[in-house]
Amino acid sequence: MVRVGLNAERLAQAGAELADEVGFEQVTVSALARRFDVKVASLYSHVRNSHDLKTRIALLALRELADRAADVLAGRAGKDALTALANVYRDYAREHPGRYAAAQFRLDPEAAAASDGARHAQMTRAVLRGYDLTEPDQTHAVRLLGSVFHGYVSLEMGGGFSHSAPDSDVTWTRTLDALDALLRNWPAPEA
Amino acid sequence: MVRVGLNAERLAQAGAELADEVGFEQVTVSALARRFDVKVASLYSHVRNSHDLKTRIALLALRELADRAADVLAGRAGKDALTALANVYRDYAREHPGRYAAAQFRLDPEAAAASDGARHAQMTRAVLRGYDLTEPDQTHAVRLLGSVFHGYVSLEMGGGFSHSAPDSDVTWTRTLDALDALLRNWPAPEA
DNA sequence: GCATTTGCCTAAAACCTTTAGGCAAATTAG
DNA sequence: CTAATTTGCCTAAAGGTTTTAGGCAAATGC
Repeated sequence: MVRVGLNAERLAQAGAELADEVGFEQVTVSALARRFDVKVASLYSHVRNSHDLKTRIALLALRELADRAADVLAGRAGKDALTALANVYRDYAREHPGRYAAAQFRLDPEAAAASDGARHAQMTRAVLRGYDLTEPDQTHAVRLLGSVFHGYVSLEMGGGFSHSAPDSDVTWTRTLDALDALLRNWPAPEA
Repeated sequence: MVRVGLNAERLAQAGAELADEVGFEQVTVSALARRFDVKVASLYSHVRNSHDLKTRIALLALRELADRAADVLAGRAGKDALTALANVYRDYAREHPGRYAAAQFRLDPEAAAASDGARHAQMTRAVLRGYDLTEPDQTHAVRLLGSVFHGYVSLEMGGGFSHSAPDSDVTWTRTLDALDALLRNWPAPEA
């Protein structure tokens, strides 16, 4: 009975790796126990249940994403910052599809509050400092950017844009052009 | 042994209702069997397996969504059509959260080919006829609209926009204003 | 060195998935 | 209108996941 040295953090880390390999949906307490060559029940000393495990993986992914975003935003502004932030999401999803799916996991209010969700909003807001938007338009724009980033990446990952021309990379570039143009020329509310 | 009269279509229909009640994730062959007061194994004469059941629910949701879209687009053009189409997705997600989640289910290539996915793209393209876009910009715009609709609705459903002002309804309106403005003034590629 | 805490274990119940094989109801054919 | 066939739901059973309870041994602390 050699101890493997499990703890919640290592489980979340390993769960994230497992998610990238087999998909977040397939991450299971059993599968994780197998990976550590340990009996299933042993994991329940470290995570409350399956939902708790998934929540921890989601929090890990959100933190990693926020860290990457903070990294690339340093020293950038305007369209440069917009593009960098957008690519953080897209690249992360490509490198870590399971983790990206985890980041979409519906968190209950307390987990959401303890998550890096607010950091993400804050960083999008930082990008918008490069554009001339007044509150509450800035909030609208934060939500729009979040929608486009998330929507585009998840449709692209789902294969929505494969098998049709033009290449998705081109659309991505043009989408960022379009968003930049839109933010520079944000319309007033219509009648 | 009275026969209930099961078949794949009725199972998908009941599965869709179940999804709206308990969430698409919780739709299970067992739960569906309970709902028909029938033994679990009986369902396996009608659907191949759990994945097949989910696929059928997804196809049902995609069809319903496409039908609604076709309905509202008749006789509309320009921003009126854009708004109508966008609201089809948002309203459907609110009325049928489980079905909407089902519509996001990752379909394997053959199921995708047999789905109403192409109809959706076609209808977005129809909306864009009200704007002056040349191919391939039209394709870029189709993808952008899909991203915004899907992204916004899924973030909103996930509670991303609750608990912060302004109200999500306002942002939605302003988002459609913004998209309309963007489509009327679609930018050329940047250097 | 001894006591306590901690970590992993065995055991077991509950539920979901899926396959195999059977009988009875519904349908079709003569 | 029977008889043959097909179809629909059943029982049985194996295998996997989740979760709780209780136990022993390793690590830690005094």
